[in-house]
Amino acid sequence: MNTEKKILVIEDNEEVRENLEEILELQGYAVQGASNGKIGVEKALADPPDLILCDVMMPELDGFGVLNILSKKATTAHVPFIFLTAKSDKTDIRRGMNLGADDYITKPFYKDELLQVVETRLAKVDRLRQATVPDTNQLSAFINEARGIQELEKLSEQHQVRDYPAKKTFFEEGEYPRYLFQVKSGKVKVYKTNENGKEFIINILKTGDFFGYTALIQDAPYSFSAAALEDSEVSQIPKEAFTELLFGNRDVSSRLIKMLADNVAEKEQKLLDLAYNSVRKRVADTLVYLYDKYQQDGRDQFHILREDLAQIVGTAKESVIRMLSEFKSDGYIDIREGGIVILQRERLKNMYA
Amino acid sequence: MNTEKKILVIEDNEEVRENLEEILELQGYAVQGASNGKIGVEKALADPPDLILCDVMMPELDGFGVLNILSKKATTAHVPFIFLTAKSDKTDIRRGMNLGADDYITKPFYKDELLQVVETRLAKVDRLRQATVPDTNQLSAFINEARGIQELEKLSEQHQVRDYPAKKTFFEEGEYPRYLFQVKSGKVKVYKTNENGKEFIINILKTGDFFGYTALIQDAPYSFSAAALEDSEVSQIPKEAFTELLFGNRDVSSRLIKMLADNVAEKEQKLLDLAYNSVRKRVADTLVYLYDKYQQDGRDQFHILREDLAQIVGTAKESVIRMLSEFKSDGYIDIREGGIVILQRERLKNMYA
DNA sequence: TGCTTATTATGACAAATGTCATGAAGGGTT
DNA sequence: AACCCTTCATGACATTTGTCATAATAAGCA
Repeated sequence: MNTEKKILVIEDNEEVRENLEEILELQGYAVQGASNGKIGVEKALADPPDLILCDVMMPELDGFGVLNILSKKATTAHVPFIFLTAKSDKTDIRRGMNLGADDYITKPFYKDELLQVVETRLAKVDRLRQATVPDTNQLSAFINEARGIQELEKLSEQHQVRDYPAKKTFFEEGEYPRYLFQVKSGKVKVYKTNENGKEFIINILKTGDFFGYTALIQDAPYSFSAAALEDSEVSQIPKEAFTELLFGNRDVSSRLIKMLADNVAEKEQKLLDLAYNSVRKRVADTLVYLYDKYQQDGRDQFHILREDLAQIVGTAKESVIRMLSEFKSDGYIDIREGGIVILQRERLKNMYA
Repeated sequence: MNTEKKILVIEDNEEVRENLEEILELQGYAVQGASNGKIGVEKALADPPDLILCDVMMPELDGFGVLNILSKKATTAHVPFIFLTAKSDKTDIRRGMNLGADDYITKPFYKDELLQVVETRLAKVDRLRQATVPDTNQLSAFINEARGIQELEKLSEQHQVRDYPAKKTFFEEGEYPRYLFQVKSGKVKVYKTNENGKEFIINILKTGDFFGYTALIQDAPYSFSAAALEDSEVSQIPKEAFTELLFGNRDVSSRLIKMLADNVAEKEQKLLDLAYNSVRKRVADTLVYLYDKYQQDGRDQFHILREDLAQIVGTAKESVIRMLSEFKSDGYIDIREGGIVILQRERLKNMYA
């Protein structure tokens, strides 16, 4: 992934330290361990790492002391400093932050939590070090894409499937990507947010769809967010497993190139529609789009918040509601208990103006 | 004590905001208040403060949204961002930190607590400013892609270069692709046409840019057209030569994947802009976009048909013309003999509403 | 169950944008 | 110079869309 970021782990409890090291190494970081604060400081100064993880409670020189020393030295002052503290200890957290730490992790911690925090801070430093970051990432090679999707499916099956209730977010704009996702059931929306807080939904995903791969490829923070539209199951494939497969398997990269090219074409079509079509036509198109998606999941009618609908269309909620009323009285659709029912798909699809 | 550091307080609850302002002012800070996220962003961009205090729970644009926006702007990315959250909300804290906030304050807060946090972050920035680090690595992982583009260049050089006068088309929607193109000089537009004959320009290409590869990859008819915006030289690489290189060379495919992913991200951003930005803002953005393109070809002013400009913006020709007049009388641009001259690029770029 | 909060729906109005019409300015041609 | 013809610019006006307010309904929760 990115040229072997160095992480220094300072923790006196051997078991915990080794656990930390293992998790981080598996993630592809170059990890150095230090069994107490003093050694930690020495190592940090001798060879400044890209990030420091440091326990608070240690004999001799504790975490606060380490932070204090390192933040005064020119070579280490800029290194993100994350401290580990007991869950209960709110005062410790406050104290650490007040000493200028960059973030904290409470023990016991989840692997995901740890990695998220680490990557957030590394990403932040990267970004600040100038917006002109040359691109990294080494995906490549391909030949025949037919089998690619199968390989991806296989990969997906080997990994954890999680339940996400409606409205729960998978990730948000600005976070650093660590997974490739695949929808196993339910619906997911992918959206972007405006400077004025307005949201635009750029994709609705149904069972089988992958998402989050563009950010992985770009090796840059997400430029969009994703959330469950309804209760969904989604599998998480760790970044490394994905890139490795991509690297080693030509079919997969070939498949991906195709997916990306299709994606581009689809977005371009949407741009054209958005630019010149009336709200009426755009609402009609969106209804057909959704209808088809839900049909593929075996559902004839669907419920969707008017707000979400508006954000797919790219207009105000009220405008959408008005159109729905209009379509209803025109007999194109029906709105009942279970949601929206499309009565005349073809009419909607071929709507003029 | 502190030479009038500027602090921006974004908080919708008037009582709380005034309380914050009072405490900070008494301490000798120059405080600015904003009663909601939107105003906060505006003020932050208009006059970047030394630190930002921002409530999480706000109508319209919440604290996370504010952070998200500001951390993307060059002028505010480095400003310490502290968010205010309810004491109970642990998830909010985690979420904020994961988005790259620098610290947090829980409500209700004590005066001392507040000041402590604020001073810690200001001090940290000061320290870091002294220890600016020269970046090392980063170029190593880049090699692959660099070579990829080299290979493509080589390919391009081996093939025919043709002169195309302004307005001449390279290919049209529906035709079957047989070449990969590269612009050697001049400017090319790529556009799509509506059922009503309206055109939307999805890309402007400058010297060095490739085009037509998505259709080659998809192995499907063009879903767009391309034409010379001005007299141009373009090299034509036969389909076979391109695909052969693509399939045989990892660097090339790696480079292509990256290009495609960037392309997707760019289009998604355009969709968001098109959906909610006013014509005024879109015209401003487009002028900056064009200015930058032409500058890279060493030209400070550029001529472009109003019709084409309108088709990039996605609006009516007359609307564009009106905006140009407006910008001219506002002193942002000048329109003279040789075309449009951008006088205040930054103002145009940061145009609000 | 009753209370509170989302969500949907409408009306009234303001603002933005598109359309049509017209004229001025420039460029090239005879 | 007189003549097209294209492009740019502006006014008047219609239409579309967004915004605000408020009511009606549904949904969640104590």
